[in-house]
Amino acid sequence: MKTISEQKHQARTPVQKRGMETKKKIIEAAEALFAEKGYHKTNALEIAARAGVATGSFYSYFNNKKEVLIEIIRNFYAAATEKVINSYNLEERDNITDNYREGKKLIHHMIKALYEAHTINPSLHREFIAMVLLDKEIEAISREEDKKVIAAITSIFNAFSEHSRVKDTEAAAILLHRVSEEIIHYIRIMGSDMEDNRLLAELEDMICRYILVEG
Amino acid sequence: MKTISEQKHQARTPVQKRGMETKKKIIEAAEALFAEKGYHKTNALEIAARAGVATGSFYSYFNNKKEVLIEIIRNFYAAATEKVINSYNLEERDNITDNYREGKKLIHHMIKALYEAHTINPSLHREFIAMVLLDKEIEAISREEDKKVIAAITSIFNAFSEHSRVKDTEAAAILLHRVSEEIIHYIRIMGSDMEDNRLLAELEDMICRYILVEG
Amino acid sequence: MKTISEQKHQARTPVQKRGMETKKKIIEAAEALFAEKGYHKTNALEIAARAGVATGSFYSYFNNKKEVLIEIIRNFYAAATEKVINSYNLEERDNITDNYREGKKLIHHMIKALYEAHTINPSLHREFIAMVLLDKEIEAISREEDKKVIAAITSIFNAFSEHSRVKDTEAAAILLHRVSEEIIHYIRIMGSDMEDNRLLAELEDMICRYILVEG
Amino acid sequence: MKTISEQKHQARTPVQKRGMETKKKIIEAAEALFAEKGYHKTNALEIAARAGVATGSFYSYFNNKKEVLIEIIRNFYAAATEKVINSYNLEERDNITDNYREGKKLIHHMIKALYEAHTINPSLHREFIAMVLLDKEIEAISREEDKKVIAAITSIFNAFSEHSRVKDTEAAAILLHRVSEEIIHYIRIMGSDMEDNRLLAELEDMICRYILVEG
DNA sequence: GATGAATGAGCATTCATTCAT
DNA sequence: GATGAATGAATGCTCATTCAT
Repeated sequence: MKTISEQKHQARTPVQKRGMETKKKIIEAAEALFAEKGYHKTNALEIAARAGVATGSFYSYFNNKKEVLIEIIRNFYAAATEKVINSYNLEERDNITDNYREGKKLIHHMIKALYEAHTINPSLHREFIAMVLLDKEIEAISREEDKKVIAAITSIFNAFSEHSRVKDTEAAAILLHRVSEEIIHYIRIMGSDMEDNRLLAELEDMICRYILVEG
Repeated sequence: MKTISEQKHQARTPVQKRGMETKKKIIEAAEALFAEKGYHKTNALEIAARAGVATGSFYSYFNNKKEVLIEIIRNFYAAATEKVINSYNLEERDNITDNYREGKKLIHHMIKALYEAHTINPSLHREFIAMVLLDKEIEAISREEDKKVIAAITSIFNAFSEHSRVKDTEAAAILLHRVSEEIIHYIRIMGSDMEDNRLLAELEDMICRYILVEG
Repeated sequence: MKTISEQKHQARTPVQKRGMETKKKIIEAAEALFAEKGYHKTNALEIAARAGVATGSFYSYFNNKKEVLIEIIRNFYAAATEKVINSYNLEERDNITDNYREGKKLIHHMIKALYEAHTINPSLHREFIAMVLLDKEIEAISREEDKKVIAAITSIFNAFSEHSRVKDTEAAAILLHRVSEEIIHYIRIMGSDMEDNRLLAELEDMICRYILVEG
Repeated sequence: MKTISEQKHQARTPVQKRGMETKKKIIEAAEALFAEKGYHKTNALEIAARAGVATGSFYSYFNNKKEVLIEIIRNFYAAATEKVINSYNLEERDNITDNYREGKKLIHHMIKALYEAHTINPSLHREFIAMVLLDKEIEAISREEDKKVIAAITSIFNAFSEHSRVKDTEAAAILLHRVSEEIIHYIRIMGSDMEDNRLLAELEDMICRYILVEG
């Protein structure tokens, strides 16, 4: 007996310029509020108000608060992945030689690049990481992006296998990815008391020793 | 007219046996629910119902939902710190010698111990980590415990400085702590597809190379 | 400052061909949706969407949802009245004789005709009957049409008074009208488990006994 | 992955006196409002306000507006069925004789009893009948009660088969039930212009002629 | 005329918390 | 102390209607 019209109200996908702008305003407002007071303490009404649109408009573009978050996170992770992969694809890679100091310099640049890439508002970033832990759908987005980064690292290992100590490149890629992200998150979003450079220096040292063949 | 009575209703601290048991029942119910459906989706009514007590009783022991979480997290982190520190204070420590293989064996045991120590329900653990990111008060608890662990690691470094490559022991301690936790969390709570041992092996290798003086 | 412009926006009455078609499309869409999901669960947006016109266009032709319903119901009842009255004005009427069997045959045809005339979608018909009960304006439409039918029946009684038992022709007309409609609705829209013919046969018998002079 | 706690908040079933009274107040308020402004135009907030309880209390006892309606309708139909069946079980039944006048007297009493039994507020009754047409769940309640009445009528036919013209007692029972209800509803809730007695007299005549063997 | 984005009042529902019993 | 009914502010979401393009 269920008819076709059981259909759930579908969020609008704007095509016109005005619609695009409204959607953008909503996303920006949501982002600001998520950063300021956190996702759970923000509600749709506030987002709409901050965006300067009516509540109804919010629900024209998103079915609920989570959908905005997902859109924001998706964009953020896509951009982050790109940045990170780029940071691994430095031009210097071409100049790689077989000596330890060159490798060290390369790793130094990579870490620096990764560090520089993490420029997002720390509070917002906390929310994202928390939501990855709390929500399966958001976790899936994060995993998808992680896969790309890990694939990139693995391919680097494979390309430079003769210069590297690493045997299990797949495990090593995951290890490196998680370790680098973790330490940079620690610095960037946890606000370590320690000077950033001291931790980065140790990280660099650890990675070099782990990866590079001593020569 | 309101004078002294502005005082916030204060949750009772039970001393009698019955009260202790009621409180314990509430904590266990809350823990189960936080694990099953997450902290944010659990409410006081449900916790009381699951604990088999009246709603009012819940508010006799806790001022709100967060207080239960804090109590649970506090207990969990205290126990975790103890386990972790114990895992670093292995008896073998006394037998340490200056050779690489002994050091490697020691690190292997430490990682194993850390891995074994992480036996909490993964969903609950996710909630905890997320809440550390989302709530300043909970973050403070976590930081406090982390400090203890880091102090323990630092003291190990100091004790064995002659056998270790590490110079900046404080930074190294933080690095080691975060890296180990991160990888073990990755295995334990993210449910990596990879066999646990492959990642653990790489972690061990990385730490050894980082810390130990080659013999 | 508001003066003349207090005037309620007046729905357009289309005269051009395009306008007529748009209005027709809206009415058909509304009818389909009212049948599928009921009047109360259908909204203007959906009607417009199903009709393939813009929301705004809907409000060009109708001031609100109820107006469409009224237009549909008005059309439906006008057509129904016509059908029903025609079913009472059978040619056989002319051949009426004074004997019981002829009268019975005539009543049989009338009931059959009434039954055949009720071909509307049962769900939609339910909505109509419900709305007649729920809305005074719609009730008035229904009453108006009923009056015509009752007048027709009364005039038949008057024409054949010598062959009929009925004294209070006005009351009898109402009785007959309501009884016939009720039973046919029961069959048609309630979906009685019983075979239609059994009920129709009893109805026929009852009406015959009530009206016809035994001969 | 779906846990137990997907459980929908369950409406409370009050056992204590206070709870019973609150529920009763809500039901009475709902009934009054449904009669005054109709089911669809009444909302939960109003019902609570009229009942003199908080919105939350409404939702403690009912999951939504429809549930109150169902409770009211269920009670109403149960009472109505009882009244109607009682009206068919008149004591005079025992005195039934084989002559037409006795039968006529009996039928007269039955119709009178049925008429007297319909004392509900007409507006409310309209709502009920409309909702039977509009909502499957409510329709089911009505059908269930109708079955009982029809069974009672059938059993009367069976008991007095020798005095009755009726062959297909099942169909006749349905016919009689619907016809009587319809005419009495017409009088009671549609507010016929005609004096009630004229229609009732015709109804009585029709039923007598239909059922009774002429003596 | 037609369009469909925008509006915002309105309604359903939840839940932390209190308090009379 | 324990109970659980009652509270009502808060929030999510819908939809009739308007109006700039």
